[in-house]
Amino acid sequence: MTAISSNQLKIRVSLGMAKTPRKKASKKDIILLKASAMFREKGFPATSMRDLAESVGIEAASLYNHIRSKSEILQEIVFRIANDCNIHLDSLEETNSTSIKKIESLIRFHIEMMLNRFDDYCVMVNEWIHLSEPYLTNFTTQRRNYVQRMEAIIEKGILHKEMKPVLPYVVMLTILSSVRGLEFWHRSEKRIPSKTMEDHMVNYLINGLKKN
Amino acid sequence: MTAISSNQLKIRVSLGMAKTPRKKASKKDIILLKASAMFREKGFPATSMRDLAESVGIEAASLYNHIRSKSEILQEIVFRIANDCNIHLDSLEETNSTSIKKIESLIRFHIEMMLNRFDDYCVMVNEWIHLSEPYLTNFTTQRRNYVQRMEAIIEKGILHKEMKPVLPYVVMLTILSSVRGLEFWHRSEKRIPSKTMEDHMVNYLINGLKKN
DNA sequence: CCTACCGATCGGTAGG
DNA sequence: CCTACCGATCGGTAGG
Repeated sequence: MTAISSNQLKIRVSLGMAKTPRKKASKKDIILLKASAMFREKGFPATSMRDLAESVGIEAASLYNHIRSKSEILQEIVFRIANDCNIHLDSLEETNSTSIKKIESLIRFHIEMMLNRFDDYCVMVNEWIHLSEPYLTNFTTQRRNYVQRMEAIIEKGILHKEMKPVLPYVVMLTILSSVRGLEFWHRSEKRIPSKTMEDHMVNYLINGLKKN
Repeated sequence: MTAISSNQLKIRVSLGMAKTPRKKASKKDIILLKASAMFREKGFPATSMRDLAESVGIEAASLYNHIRSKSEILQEIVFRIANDCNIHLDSLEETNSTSIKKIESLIRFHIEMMLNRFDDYCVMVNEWIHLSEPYLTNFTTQRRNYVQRMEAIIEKGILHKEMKPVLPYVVMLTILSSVRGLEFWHRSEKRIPSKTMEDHMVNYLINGLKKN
């Protein structure tokens, strides 16, 4: 591959959605990218700064010219993607559409976040426990807010008789857990195409809600 | 909800307890119990033997009179509960019942394992990655076998027109992931009773499968 | 089950 | 971005 295309790829992968597409990946971006992959694979506590440095191609001490601490890396990974989820939910809430279509759209969004930004998404859902204060409290507060907004959409769908009366909390939990479970599929040999996975999972989760 | 689930329940209860109920908890049992709780809460790599020793009430060095290594503790926790799941599936496969009832029964079994043996179940699903060889390979092989047997039951239900044609792999993944997601509920303030959680989750997951 | 201690490795800093 | 190095902590052992 050419130098140009690999640059573009780095940006797209590291930022997920390139806010500033012209700027190429900085060393810090590379560190975050490698860290995300290693944190997902081995977990945050089991990843040493020396492991990370080796995968970046520099000495461990040199990492500290780009980041302040190991914790800071985790914070940046987690809050960057959490923020993108929040922003998406903001815009979803503003759309005019039935509750069931909103939920389907939300399921698809999460599946695609999981698949397109696999390492970051996995780190967010698996490693947030290792955040230090005040980031830990900040994250759990954000998450509580997020799931309550999801539940509100489901609640409305039940009130409007669009959906079966399953506890909104259970529906939210089942949806988010199922998306998280795609990690298992992503790790194993993927005999099933991602679009097929997405459609079948959406079908299954929406079938359980639909009235007929 | 159905009569068959209470049959399977009996199996689970006897497995959840010690094989020799008269023998009281040994020091090793206490160590495994405390380790399971700490591994779930902080993860295996972030739990030190000194942390564990303190929670048991002895010095770190004394742990080694009862266990051989930190890894061995993880192995015992993981394989003990994995084995109970395998045994349950053996007996479930032998029952005469529709596929959909088998799946409902399996969902209930997993939910109850998760809730009744919370720490062990969470350690199995979250910390198995930290097993060392050959235990790691052993575990992934067992798990591959287990999920294939689950998929076979679902496959049969689809062939017999009991269930909608959702990919068995996706159904299996969604079910197991949803059960795992109950960790989130268990950790937070449980405003919803566990029986209600179970029934609603079973309803949601079975509704998505049922033909009508 | 304890005290005392081992070598290895951790996250991180100093100084260039 | 490197070499050199810090104090702290890790899993585990020796010996009683």
